Amino acid sequence: MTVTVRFAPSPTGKLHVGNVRAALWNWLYARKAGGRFVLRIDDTDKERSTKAYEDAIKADLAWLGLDYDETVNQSDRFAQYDAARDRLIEAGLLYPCYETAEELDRKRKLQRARGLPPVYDRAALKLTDAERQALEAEGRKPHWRFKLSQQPQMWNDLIRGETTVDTASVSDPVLIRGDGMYLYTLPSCVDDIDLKITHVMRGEDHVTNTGVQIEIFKALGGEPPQFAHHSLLVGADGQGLSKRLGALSIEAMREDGLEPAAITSLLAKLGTADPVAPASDLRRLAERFDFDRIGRAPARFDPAELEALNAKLLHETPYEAAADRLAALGVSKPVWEAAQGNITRLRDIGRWVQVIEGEIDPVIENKALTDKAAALAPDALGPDSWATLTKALQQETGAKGRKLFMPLRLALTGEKSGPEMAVLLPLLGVEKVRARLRGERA
RNA sequence: GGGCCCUUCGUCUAUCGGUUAGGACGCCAGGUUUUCAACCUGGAAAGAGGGGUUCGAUUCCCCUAGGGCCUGCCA
Repeated sequence: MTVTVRFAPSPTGKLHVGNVRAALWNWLYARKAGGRFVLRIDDTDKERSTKAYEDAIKADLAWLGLDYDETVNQSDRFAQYDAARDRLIEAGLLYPCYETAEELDRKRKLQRARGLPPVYDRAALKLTDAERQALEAEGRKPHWRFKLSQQPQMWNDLIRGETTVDTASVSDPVLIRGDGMYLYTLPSCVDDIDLKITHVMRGEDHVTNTGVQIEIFKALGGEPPQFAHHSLLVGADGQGLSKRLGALSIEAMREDGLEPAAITSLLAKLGTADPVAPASDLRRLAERFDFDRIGRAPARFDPAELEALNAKLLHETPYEAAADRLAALGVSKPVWEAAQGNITRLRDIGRWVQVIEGEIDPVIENKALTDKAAALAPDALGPDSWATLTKALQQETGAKGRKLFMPLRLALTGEKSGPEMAVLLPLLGVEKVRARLRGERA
């Protein structure tokens, strides 16, 4: 059977590091197994779902390089959900309830106060036909709950190992709201069956759902897929990520100038036994994907680590690999190779284009020294010119070490740090070199 | 409140009862080069606490502490 996995975001918000890690791992596994990666848009909630978010999610996935073999929208599949609903009602596994949200809330609070688990008491199951008719006559619209077996459900989780959820400690899940809207649970199962999903890999926040959904799969006559629940990411401080997801959106990272490969490199390996390393090729990452190397403890996501990885990735990017983007930024191959080791984000290279090919205001720290250097600068600059110049300058002035080099670097580049001066000097050309050493804008 | 999961260098982790507790990132030092960055090499750095079990526990069990998740007519 072809390995088929899915990523199922609901288009009610932007993609963030958390969902992308799940998307990426699913993608990596599909590619490794030669299987299929399905994008399922969970847009049953017409109120909160928007096309704009759906488009943004697709754009983010494309930017990250996560291509999918098929995409479906749940909003196109209500007929299938209706059919499943009817079958469950037929089987006596889906029953109408008439409590209002407030009533349920009150019940839960009461149970909690008594130290009892806030599990639905199945009062609606005891309703007689007459009582139901009376409630409907009042204008109440039922919501529908799935009747759980109240038995332990077990599965061999590909990440967590043997896992059990006792559905006796879970409320019968509401599958259909009072307004007729399908909640996540049933459509997800119906789609997993119809799309022949073989592996469901998702965050451990779904562990309880899995116990419930296994029962629904069976009730619908489907074979439950294999499950793998990974731990969730936490912030650099070890606290839950959920509060600051805005800043951790993929869109924000793109706007911040981070490389998609830096994001995928980090997310693919964070929380696994493999070292985090720059990986420009997702396929190579896929070859190494392995459930056995995924840890069970929550992993910390640190933006500083992502930034460092972004820099490292850029440092080893050959000009050809980014030729189009670099050309658009007006970066020539010699400039890239001279300065790529000194940038954190791609756009940082702009400063070096300016330094090498444009005009800057020199920073004069030791005028006597730089004036002398201007006089000593040879007419033709080659690879050895820097060594020749600095040696001559040392002999004339006695300056050495930092006192010798830093004034020259500041005058020639306007920066305290940067590429090797021996490389930079010939790229600058003799006119710029002499002018800047004299303190003139050039 | 209840349930499930987790806890090894600063961080991500390896170790399937006996190891000098290994690797990667970061950090520090040296080198490249009489400057900074980049790069190369090296170094420091860890079993949450307390009880057991055992000849022997990082490893198995229990308790405590800390963290994550669930406990929705959200997904």
